[in-house]
Amino acid sequence: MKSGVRHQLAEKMAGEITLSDSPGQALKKWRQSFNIPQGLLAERLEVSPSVISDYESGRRKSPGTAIVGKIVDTILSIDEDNGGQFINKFAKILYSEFDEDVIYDIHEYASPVGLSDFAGVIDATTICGPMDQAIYGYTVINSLNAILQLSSSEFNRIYGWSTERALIFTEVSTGKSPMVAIRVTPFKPRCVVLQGISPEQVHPLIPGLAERDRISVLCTQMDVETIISSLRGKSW
Amino acid sequence: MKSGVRHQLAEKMAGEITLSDSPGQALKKWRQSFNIPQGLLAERLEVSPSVISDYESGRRKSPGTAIVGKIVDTILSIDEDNGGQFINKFAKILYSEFDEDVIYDIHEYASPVGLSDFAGVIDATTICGPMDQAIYGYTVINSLNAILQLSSSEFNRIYGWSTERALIFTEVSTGKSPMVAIRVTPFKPRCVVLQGISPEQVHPLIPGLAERDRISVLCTQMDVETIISSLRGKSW
DNA sequence: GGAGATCTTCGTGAAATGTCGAAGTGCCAT
DNA sequence: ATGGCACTTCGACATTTCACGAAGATCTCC
Repeated sequence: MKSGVRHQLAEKMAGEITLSDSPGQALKKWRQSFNIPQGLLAERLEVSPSVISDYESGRRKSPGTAIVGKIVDTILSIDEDNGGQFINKFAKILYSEFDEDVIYDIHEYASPVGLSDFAGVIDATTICGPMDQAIYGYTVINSLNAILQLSSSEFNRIYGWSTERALIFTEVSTGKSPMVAIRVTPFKPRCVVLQGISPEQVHPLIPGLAERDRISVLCTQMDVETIISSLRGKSW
Repeated sequence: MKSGVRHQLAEKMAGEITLSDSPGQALKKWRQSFNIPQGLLAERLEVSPSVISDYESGRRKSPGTAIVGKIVDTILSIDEDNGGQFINKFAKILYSEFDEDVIYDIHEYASPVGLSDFAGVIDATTICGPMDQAIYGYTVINSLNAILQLSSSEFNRIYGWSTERALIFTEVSTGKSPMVAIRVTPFKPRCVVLQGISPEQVHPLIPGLAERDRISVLCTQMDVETIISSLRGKSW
């Protein structure tokens, strides 16, 4: 899940810079910890090197979100072009290895995404529940490993930052176990996507289970890699 | 470690807002997910309600880090005054319970902090190594639980975002085990603080172990809660 | 259907950002 | 000590932010 790491790292950097008493110093810290000279950063941003220096020295006390975002993105891009050595170093911190087996991808939207748009992107068919809802994120979960490896408290991690999300369970056989797991768990997602089966294969108990927790259920046969890259690539 | 959660949550919020294509929408999402009306937020920020609306509606395309920080902080403060229900909800996501037993506190500085200043705050004595260094963060670790509970790969999590940090091991007897653990591990901190013992009690092998990895070693008898609150309270 | 609370839109002026380029500092290597 | 590289400082000016308050739009709950 490389792209996931990049995004989380970007968020961490941006957050730290934004909250810092001196955003300039924080900016500098990150540039330096990626071993990037001001000049190169300036070149990639297509601005003059003095601009970078002005920010880092604190002449602009409160830089706008736009440049902070651009600078963070550029720092990461430069590292990616060099093979991503620093991103990979930071990646170890972000994802504990346990996550990689269980959570294939996890993402939060900054603004609501319509459920029917979402369904369209992953080519999903509605099994039950309303489609005029909005979600704030999604999680792609390896169904088997989630049930084998997660303790009940760890199970909550699949919800990321909002329960207003879609949980995509991969390679399900009938979809019954994921729905049961959700039934017995305190948090409820807005939507569950069963990946790898056709509408006819969906277990007949599912609409009943889903209705109790007001969850919309979809299914898709798009393969997991395609789902992840389609969702990642989309800007809503 | 309540304060730790607040900080991490603030960082997450600020990062998401800063990186968003429309910071206004992201701001709105967070305000709403804390169930705070614009009017109340405006009042606490001592600005007129239209200011909030202007931000959220996107009239300001790239708000500065200063206001973003202020808004995030105010949202969190309002929730704290209401008993912190939403902060606690998000806290579940930030800290897996496993962390709480092992990592008492973990913090990153946006700009370098001198090691001797740091030592002063926690009333630490130098055992060996140079003090004219700088660190970018610290981690307070329960020594016993760390060694009992952490697998070798999980051990890396104590480094947070930078290895240029101080690792504070609590309630050590001689300090040997923590130093051995660091010796056999790929990442090296700048500094190790042994909490709970006097300089005379420090195991004689320690200077030798520390020198190999160029680590400065300190010790302090300040109690853990005091250390955490002193470090948290300090703005450098 | 109207009172009230919540939110949006907009004109405005002071202040700050965003960018440039020229000139200056400091530190290695040759 | 003469470059060269990395970085800093600064004046200038166009563009935005920031904050206000008045007026309009929505929604909800009698």
